[in-house]
Amino acid sequence: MPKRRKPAGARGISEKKELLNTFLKEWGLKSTRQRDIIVTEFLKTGGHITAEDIYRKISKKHQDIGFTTVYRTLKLLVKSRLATERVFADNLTRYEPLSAEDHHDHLICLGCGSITEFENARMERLQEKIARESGFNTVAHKMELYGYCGRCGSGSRGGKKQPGTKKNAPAPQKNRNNR
Amino acid sequence: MPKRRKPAGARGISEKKELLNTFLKEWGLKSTRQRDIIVTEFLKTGGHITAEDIYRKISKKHQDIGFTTVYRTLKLLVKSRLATERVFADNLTRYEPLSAEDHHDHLICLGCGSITEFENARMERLQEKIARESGFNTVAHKMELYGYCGRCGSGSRGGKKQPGTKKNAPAPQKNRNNR
DNA sequence: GGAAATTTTGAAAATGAATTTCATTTTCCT
DNA sequence: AGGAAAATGAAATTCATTTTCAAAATTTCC
Ligand SMILES: [Mn+2]
Ligand SMILES: [Mn+2]
Ligand SMILES: [Zn+2]
Ligand SMILES: [Zn+2]
Repeated sequence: MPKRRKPAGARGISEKKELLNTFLKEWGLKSTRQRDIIVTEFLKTGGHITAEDIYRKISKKHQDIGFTTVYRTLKLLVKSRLATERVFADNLTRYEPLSAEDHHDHLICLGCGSITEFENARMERLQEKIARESGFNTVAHKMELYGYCGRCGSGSRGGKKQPGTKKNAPAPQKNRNNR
Repeated sequence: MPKRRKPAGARGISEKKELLNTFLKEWGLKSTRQRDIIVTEFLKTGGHITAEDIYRKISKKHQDIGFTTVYRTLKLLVKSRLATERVFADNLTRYEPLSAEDHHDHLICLGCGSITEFENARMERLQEKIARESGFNTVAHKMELYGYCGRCGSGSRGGKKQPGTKKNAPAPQKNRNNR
């Protein structure tokens, strides 16, 4: 049986923490208890998670760690290339662990909010081609597909609103406050 | 010479204003001087423009029209399907006129900020295929290519920062406040 | 035309995520 | 240990967006 090479993104948590420490030293930054706790939790949790999410998780065991530090540590991870920021349609900044060579795009379920990742070389090539034909040199792209996952079905709930008559006005369309 | 059919998105401003009036009547809403001015300016300007932009343009001639009304009128245009909201990487909400059948994606220049549109049937099909293979039913997607346009070149300015020594620390990396 | 009903308007306030400030604490180096 | 630099956390700030509310405008109905 041939040895299967680990996918690029699968390096262990301790290796990533090592990389972070290297980064810190290189920039004259300091290792702290808080950073260690936050980074560990972040890498362990994985996924696409907000600073707030991580903060809440950590708060349970460590009431002394503030949101600001979580926020700053996530930014630090981005600078050190161990995480990326993602902003999907809900306009919240999410973070996900990242390995150097890793690239993928996302499918987002409008029903349950689940996020599925995909990679498609053909699409990447097509993007490059399109850009080239418009005289652009791309350095990044954003590709997100929104819809309903298998479990959530076709999303037929919440059909189009109908206009009302004068005496029977349409329900006031209140915006759910979801920033 | 064969008569060239107008592209779908090219219907005239007055036709669009007609559609809006129909929409207003249908929902028991009212026509106002402000709405007319705002919609006219918006349709005339076109492009990918923020509420603030439109407001500033209009203010010059009509100091009595408030930002709130511009904001609400643009939302109204979205509801009536005469405009769409777009949020690119700078996290500002932009509006663009839209015709029913119209769909396109965007190339955004990181140098000059120019926005180029493109349409690519192959990409649309590929997106559907990818979603299907993950069991998703897509209802929308976001596809943006970021890079440098022909005029702005390869974007070689602002290379990666180098770490500094202890006594010669790296310049404090202040975030430009570009929300 | 004119009153009543309903919607619209604009200023100001509220919202909320993201970011900065600042006084204090911690880490790192010798 | 001692001193310099960085990190921390609470609070304040920022800033686009959205809501509130009292006054004004539009539409409907007589
Ligand atoms: Mn991901
Ligand atoms: Mn466009
Ligand atoms: Zn789902
Ligand atoms: Zn450019």
